[in-house]
Amino acid sequence: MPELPEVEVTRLSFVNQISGAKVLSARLGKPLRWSLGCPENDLVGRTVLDVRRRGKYLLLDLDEGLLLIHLGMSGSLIFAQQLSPDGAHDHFAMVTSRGTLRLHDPRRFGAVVHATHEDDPMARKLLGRLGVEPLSDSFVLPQFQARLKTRNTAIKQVLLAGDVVVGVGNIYASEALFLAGIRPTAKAAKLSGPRIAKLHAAIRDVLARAVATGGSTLRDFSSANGESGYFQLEAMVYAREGQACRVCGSAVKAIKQGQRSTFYCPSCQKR
DNA sequence: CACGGATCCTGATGGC
DNA sequence: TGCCATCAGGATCCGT
Repeated sequence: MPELPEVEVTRLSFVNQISGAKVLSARLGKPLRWSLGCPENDLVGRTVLDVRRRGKYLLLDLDEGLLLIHLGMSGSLIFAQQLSPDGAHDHFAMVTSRGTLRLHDPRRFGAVVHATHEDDPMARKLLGRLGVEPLSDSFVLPQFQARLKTRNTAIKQVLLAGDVVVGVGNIYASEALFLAGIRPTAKAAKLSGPRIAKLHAAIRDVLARAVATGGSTLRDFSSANGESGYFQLEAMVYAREGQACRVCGSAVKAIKQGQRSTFYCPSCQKR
């Protein structure tokens, strides 16, 4: 569900409020993909120093240790002074001196994990293989090109895998490939330099615009303020099967790659 | 190391 | 209305 822009918008929506807050209590509901790894009580008394993002993970820096939060497919975070009682799908809640942070996640593919530091085994397992941050200065063309050269699989799948570049999920993968004019099934290793350059720019462009417009195209996305998602960025191809391409008018096609839906324009993305 | 597929879970939607 | 199948924004694990 949340891709990089949604996670980043969530982070921005509560980082300033929660920074400096002291944890008063914490509770876990049903098990998530990974659940804490320490008693809830160990969080009590900690101070939240900052909230960072790595890929689709949020990192809550505490005065001792940190919390890694992933929203999975269906997760969202709310941070507020006054919250209604926890509902059926609220599986983590942390009351602080500045408000309560709550994870709502029906499918429970999300995770809330405590790590003593960023190098501890669990943190390394979750963060260790992540690729480069697409909106950072370290996302540079030569390395991107070199990494793609080693992959004999479809470029869409490589983007989703997240070990080359992080944060591109199923929606933005289709969108970025459309912007770059690249067929999602093209073998990553066979893409020419100029086409990789276009893709590099397209990834940055689509993600940055989504962050700037407050987080996307997502139907039910809402930031941790509870502000609901707006449709400020129109999808060019995602979920538009059979509809006219916004550029050339051809019918948008849908295919499956690794059991995920992919959308593309057969005319604008010939190879 | 790289690849493809199965897998975790719940809710919404569409066909019959 | 009920029942069943399919699909959904993720990413890890396992066998090859």
